[in-house]
Amino acid sequence: MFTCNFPEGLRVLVFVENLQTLLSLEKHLQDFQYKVTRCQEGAGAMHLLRNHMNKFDIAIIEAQNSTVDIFRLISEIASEIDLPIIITSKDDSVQSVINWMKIGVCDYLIKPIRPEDLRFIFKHVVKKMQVGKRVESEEKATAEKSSSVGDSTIRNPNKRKRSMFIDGQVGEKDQDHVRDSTTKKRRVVWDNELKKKFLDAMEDLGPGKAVPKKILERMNVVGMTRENVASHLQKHRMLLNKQKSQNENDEKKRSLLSPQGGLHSGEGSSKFYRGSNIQFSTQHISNIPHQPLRHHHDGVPVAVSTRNLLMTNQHHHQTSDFTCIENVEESLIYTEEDGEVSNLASFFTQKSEEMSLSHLHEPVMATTMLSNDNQLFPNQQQMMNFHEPSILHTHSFPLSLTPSSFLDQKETIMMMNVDEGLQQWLLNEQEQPNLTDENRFSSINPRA
DNA sequence: TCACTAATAT
DNA sequence: GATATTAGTG
Repeated sequence: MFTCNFPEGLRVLVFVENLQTLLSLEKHLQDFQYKVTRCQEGAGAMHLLRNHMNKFDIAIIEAQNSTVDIFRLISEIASEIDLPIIITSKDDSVQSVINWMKIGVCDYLIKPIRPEDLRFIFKHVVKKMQVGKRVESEEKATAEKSSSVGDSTIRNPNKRKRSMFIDGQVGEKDQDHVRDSTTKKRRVVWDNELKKKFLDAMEDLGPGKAVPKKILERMNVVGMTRENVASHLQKHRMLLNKQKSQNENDEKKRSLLSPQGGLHSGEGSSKFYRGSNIQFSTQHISNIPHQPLRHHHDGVPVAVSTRNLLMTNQHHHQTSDFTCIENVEESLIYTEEDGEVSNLASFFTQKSEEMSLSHLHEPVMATTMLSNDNQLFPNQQQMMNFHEPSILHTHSFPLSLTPSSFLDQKETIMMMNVDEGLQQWLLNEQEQPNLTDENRFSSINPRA
């Protein structure tokens, strides 16, 4: 468990607001060969505790600070984190000590802190390990009475004496109950680093061989147990199953549209490639609520999404009422605002390739709309629905472009999340409705 | 008894 | 919801 020259290299997280104090503490800790991570801000410290707990062996945290309520936060996460925490405070009242110990901190140092106070902080780490072991073997670890509280290095500032144990008042029971840190296994936080190691190990081993024990060996992470890996593996499998069933679902729906499988699903969902359209049937865009939309003149509801979507229509057919030019790409970006399709924006470009989509988030979905003469649709109704996303009847839509029908068109619609930047641009754009289409395009083209 | 997994608890 | 723990199985 411990490195050969323990406690050298003890990883200590230190949160102190005052920089000078912080640096001083760091120096003293480093004198003992401890590895210090400084933190000058409460929220940051809490983040590290929550999410990167396994990067530290122990934490020294200032009780009073100007930004966050450390006491409350530690109370909240006490059951989740399993790291010895030492509180530093200038409050030398017994009650304060009791309160902190009750929520499970392992020690309480009264400021000002002397280097000597820091020297043996590793004992909390040792103790935890040993208690953990003991509990594993014999169930009743409660026998240890004095140790749970008694080893707290409380210093009475008046007497300048060390190790005034608080006894009796802080019941051992409380100590052991409130924070079970010494009896529970340290909770592993699967950060990206661990996840990567896990996945790498999985890959190395290959399917069938990737069992907890092997994965654990491959990962080679100190402190990680087979149980930890098994637990994570379970989660990992669940995730895979979820994805799998999702894919199957997609496949089903896709086949509705294109039983021949003429079009395919491209490169999964991680990247957006222009032209590699993922096909979905109408149902796929059914998560676009119909309300509060008015209806298309042919009775087809006009759709809008709760998401911010970008729709790109390609290959407009000339029979469209749309004032579109051959090969012109029409891009429609619309967002929902208080249930109104009020901020629909539209713009045009002569060359679709010029429009960089790289700043957009990865696509949410994409669909291909087929022309009426396509025989894939068993009935006309379905075909009608398929044109659901026609953007009509929205007052922000340029009058010259409405009404129109997409019903005879062959078009491709791609929808993706719109990032904040683009959305902001859109909002601004709408405040300048008199721009010509050309101007609009030049201003939205990120490369222009 | 060990390793694994699914189910259940925290 | 993520991780730990338990219980059942081979």
